[in-house]
Amino acid sequence: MKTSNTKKSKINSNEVGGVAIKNKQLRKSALRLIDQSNAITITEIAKELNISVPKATELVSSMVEENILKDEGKQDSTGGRRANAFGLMANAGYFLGIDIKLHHVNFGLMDLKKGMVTLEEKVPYRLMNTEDALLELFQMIQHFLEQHQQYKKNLIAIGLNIPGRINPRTGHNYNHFNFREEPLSEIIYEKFGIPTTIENDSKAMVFGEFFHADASNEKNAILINLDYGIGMGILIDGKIYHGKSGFSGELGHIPLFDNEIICHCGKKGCLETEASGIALLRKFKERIQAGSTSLAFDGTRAIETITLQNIIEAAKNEDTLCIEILEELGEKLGKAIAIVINIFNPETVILGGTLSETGEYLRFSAKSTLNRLSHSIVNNDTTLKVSQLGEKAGVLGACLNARAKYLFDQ
Amino acid sequence: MKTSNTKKSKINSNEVGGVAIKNKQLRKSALRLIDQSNAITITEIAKELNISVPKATELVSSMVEENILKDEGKQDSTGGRRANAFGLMANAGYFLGIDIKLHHVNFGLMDLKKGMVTLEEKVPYRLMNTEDALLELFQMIQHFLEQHQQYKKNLIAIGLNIPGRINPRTGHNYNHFNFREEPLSEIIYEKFGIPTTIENDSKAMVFGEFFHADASNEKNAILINLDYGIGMGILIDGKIYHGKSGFSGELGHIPLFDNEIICHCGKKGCLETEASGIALLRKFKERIQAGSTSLAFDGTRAIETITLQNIIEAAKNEDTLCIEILEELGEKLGKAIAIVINIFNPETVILGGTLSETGEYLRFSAKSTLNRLSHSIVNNDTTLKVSQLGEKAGVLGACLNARAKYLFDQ
DNA sequence: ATTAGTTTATAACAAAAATTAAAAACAAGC
DNA sequence: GCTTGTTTTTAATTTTTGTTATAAACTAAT
Repeated sequence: MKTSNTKKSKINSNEVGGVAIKNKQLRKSALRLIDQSNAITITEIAKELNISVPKATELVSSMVEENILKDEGKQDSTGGRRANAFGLMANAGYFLGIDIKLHHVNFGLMDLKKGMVTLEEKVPYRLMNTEDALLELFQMIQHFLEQHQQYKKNLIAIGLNIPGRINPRTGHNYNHFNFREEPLSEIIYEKFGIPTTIENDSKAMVFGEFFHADASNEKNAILINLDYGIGMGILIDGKIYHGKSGFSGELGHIPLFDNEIICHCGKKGCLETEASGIALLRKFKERIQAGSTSLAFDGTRAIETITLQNIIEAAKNEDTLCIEILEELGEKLGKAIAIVINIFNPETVILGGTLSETGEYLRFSAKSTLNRLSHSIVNNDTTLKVSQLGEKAGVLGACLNARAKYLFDQ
Repeated sequence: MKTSNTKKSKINSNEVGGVAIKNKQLRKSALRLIDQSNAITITEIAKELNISVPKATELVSSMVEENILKDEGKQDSTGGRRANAFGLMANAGYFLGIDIKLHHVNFGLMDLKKGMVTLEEKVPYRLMNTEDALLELFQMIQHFLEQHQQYKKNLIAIGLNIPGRINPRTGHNYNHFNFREEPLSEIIYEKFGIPTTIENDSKAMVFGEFFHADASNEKNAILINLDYGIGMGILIDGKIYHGKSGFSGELGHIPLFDNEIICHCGKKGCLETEASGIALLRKFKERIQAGSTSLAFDGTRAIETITLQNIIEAAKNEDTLCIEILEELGEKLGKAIAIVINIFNPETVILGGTLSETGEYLRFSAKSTLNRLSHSIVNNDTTLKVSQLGEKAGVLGACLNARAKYLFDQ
């Protein structure tokens, strides 16, 4: 009689009790600490988390038993007995990142230690707001999961990037797959049984760029996503900034020019009308029609079929016309970056997205505009970089997003 | 022997022990909760803070004994026994806010419940980067403190606003009073023995606007400080955003116009060259010289002596010229606001500072530009308001800043 | 090599907090 | 007005955590 009572209360306390909640939070805090420092001692955890050493010991021991943590052996001595350091167990869990672009999808599988297990890039797909497109996406995910069955039972979460406005808190997205009542994250969870978090593509990219392997400690940073459109991901205090309803970072549609070009948003003078991939294609056509020549256009096919990728390739092969129009684009972009820097005073601005593959052409011209338009003391405080990850930033961001939400978030 | 040992350990644990630290943190968290909800029950505190009811009871009781909290009596019943509600004790502590402008200083004294005890506005002062100006400031503070002796022993902290770049973490400021080694906050602390925190004036204003009496719950908001220059205070997640080095919010110097007017920052085309108080004065002169007439200029004195305040007063008296140039300013400002909204997607943008005293003239013209330049879905998501506090926002922000830092911050 | 000084890890104990139980305060229905 | 169902408050008990003491591991100096 007594034992059954005790048992019942124990089960209860394990499930909903106040201490259980606190222990879960402590565990997540500890994991975050361990993640930041690669390997950490029990004493350090105790100090950092304001808990006693025995408590920290218990915390670590239980996670070692569950194969979440790993004893990494003795640390260098600081004068006395050498401490045992503990680090994350890479194979304790995996995260699936799905990066949906307009014409393809990137898949990635990340382990607990941020190592990429697989990266499947540019799987053809056409993003449309239809039930069929959603079903096709399901099939692609299913296929990926089947190909990586050995990781499936340790798959902790899915992170999904999708262009357009999203609300990561509720899991709703508003520009695609919004025909069902349920939020997309819920639909995927029900379909595959794996907790899912969604994020806007540019916003995920900023996460990918700043929290990958080298673990740069930047807290306030900006990523400008240069593709057919222009997006911006804002990192503030190490977190993605969403704004009131997920509309933040609409850099492509700031009114910056006095032109008569109508943007696809319906307004005139948007940054996108002068500095986006679409604008680049338009300018390319104009220059070709005015008599210029380019590696990207040999005259054998219709000029309308030229893609952004064609121009990027040509620029990489030092095609004069493509470099010229890219530099023009960089100049216009520089003005927008000057504004962004004056407003945010970020540590870093990264030029990312497809167009950033052209490397330094963009950065140089943007930087020179920046120097002209912005006070040097503000300007020099921020470093302007070109993305090293390129297209990969999106998938990495998706993985890291899922990882952060289901590993550390309280 | 044993007793002395016990005593020693008790003293130690009260001073530096781990539990003591946790209790301090809990107390601050509780205070933050109580502040947010005006009055709160022990059960609510326990639930919110994830602590047990007896622990919450102990916490509250000790603060009631110390006269920090006050039993506000029974709450309405929720079906059972009525709970006792506890609220802050207004006279438990006071905060001095000092808002330094270029030509005057505003002083304010706030109690624990955010009530203003005194407000001394526009005390003449000339801000300069000299030892003499600093000594004069000391004298003014001394004088204010002497006039409010009855509050002095309960004075918890000083909040000080000063134009220019500051680093509130270290207490350093870079544009004024930077001739001594120590940070300004430290200098004031040593002089008056009261902990001091400093903040940039526009950044403090955003705090004043959004956390005053009505306790609006906005977390992402923008204040545009319209004076001779243009500043911007950014509130993100309820906290003032500073950027990497305190340069954030330099809205006045974003390159937005293709004019040839050289800004005092040395660059051309800054927003300040077209939409600031300085620009307003310039335009006024131009219009007068072109033959316009105005209430603000009766011709008996030199046009150079006209101040911003003169123009504001004339506009309030429905002077056509002043209203016209204000509306022109609003249009230019609208473009900047469109950019800010597209980037931040804030809940609210407030037009504040001296120029906002002209009321709706600015807002209407800014709003119409906004509608023209910005996508309605993004645009309508944000409300554009004119400050109700006006000049007072600065002092209130200074008080609230000190209050937040020394009452709630961990 | 031994010893003193440091630091980490574990064990024993004390303190603190959570849980459970019981009592008190209240509303509403009969 | 009494009873029943709720909710808060206080008290008693148990669990958890922190503190202190001790042991173990290591460095460096004698």
